[in-house]
Amino acid sequence: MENYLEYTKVFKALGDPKRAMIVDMLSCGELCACMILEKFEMSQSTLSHHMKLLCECGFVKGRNEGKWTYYSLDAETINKTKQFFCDITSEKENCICKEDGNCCKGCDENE
Amino acid sequence: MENYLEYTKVFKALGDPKRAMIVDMLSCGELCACMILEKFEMSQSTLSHHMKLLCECGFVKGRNEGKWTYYSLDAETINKTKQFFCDITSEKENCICKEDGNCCKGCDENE
DNA sequence: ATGTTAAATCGAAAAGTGTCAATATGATAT
DNA sequence: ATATCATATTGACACTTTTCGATTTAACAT
Repeated sequence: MENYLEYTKVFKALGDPKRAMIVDMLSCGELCACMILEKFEMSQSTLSHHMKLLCECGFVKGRNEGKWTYYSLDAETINKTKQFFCDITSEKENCICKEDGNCCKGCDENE
Repeated sequence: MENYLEYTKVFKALGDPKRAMIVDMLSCGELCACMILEKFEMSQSTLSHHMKLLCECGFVKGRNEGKWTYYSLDAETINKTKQFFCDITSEKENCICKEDGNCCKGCDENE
């Protein structure tokens, strides 16, 4: 599990309310940048910056058509991220809490 | 769905590799702060700061016992976060992409 | 009482982020 | 060719975050 950096990039991207809203907007189909822009009070350059972050982590894909750019969610990255979230939050074998001397109180008591 | 701020706090907390690792460590049981500290090259005050962020968003719970603090994951927040993630990434009714004039190309063509 | 230990808080430095206006790029229309 | 339009990039600014060393707090232990 050395994907920490890969997926924390995704979480960081989702860690901004406006970007989370954009993801929500894209959840039922692709949208043109100008359509997204309409729904926010935000400059065009700021939106472009947010879309760049969402794309760089793989969560969103951009597609050019003429002078427009259409954005949509990337299903594979979504599923992998969900899996990563489950991985780091669910119990597993060989975890640290099962090692000897993992508990400060216990350590003291064994002395 | 006005929980954007609430859950983006969680995502922001998970958006740091070290914090994601801490969550992973806690996934199979509670651990004392000093035990977590042992596993990282990080000052004690830095760890304390990371734990504060993880607790403030509700993802982690702290419990004092004598001079120690034990941390563990909060199952309810985990489940709610998972649900929020699914909500914003899955198709829903009445979404923007189904409105009229949602597509720049179409808008132009209709003129 | 005094010292020790675990953890939190404070203050500061460095790095990163969100935002905008201005400019650049690239496609299309005239 | 030239103008227009959608988007990306740049540069600047304020704000936030990460990190550390130093200090404080609270709980034991002697």
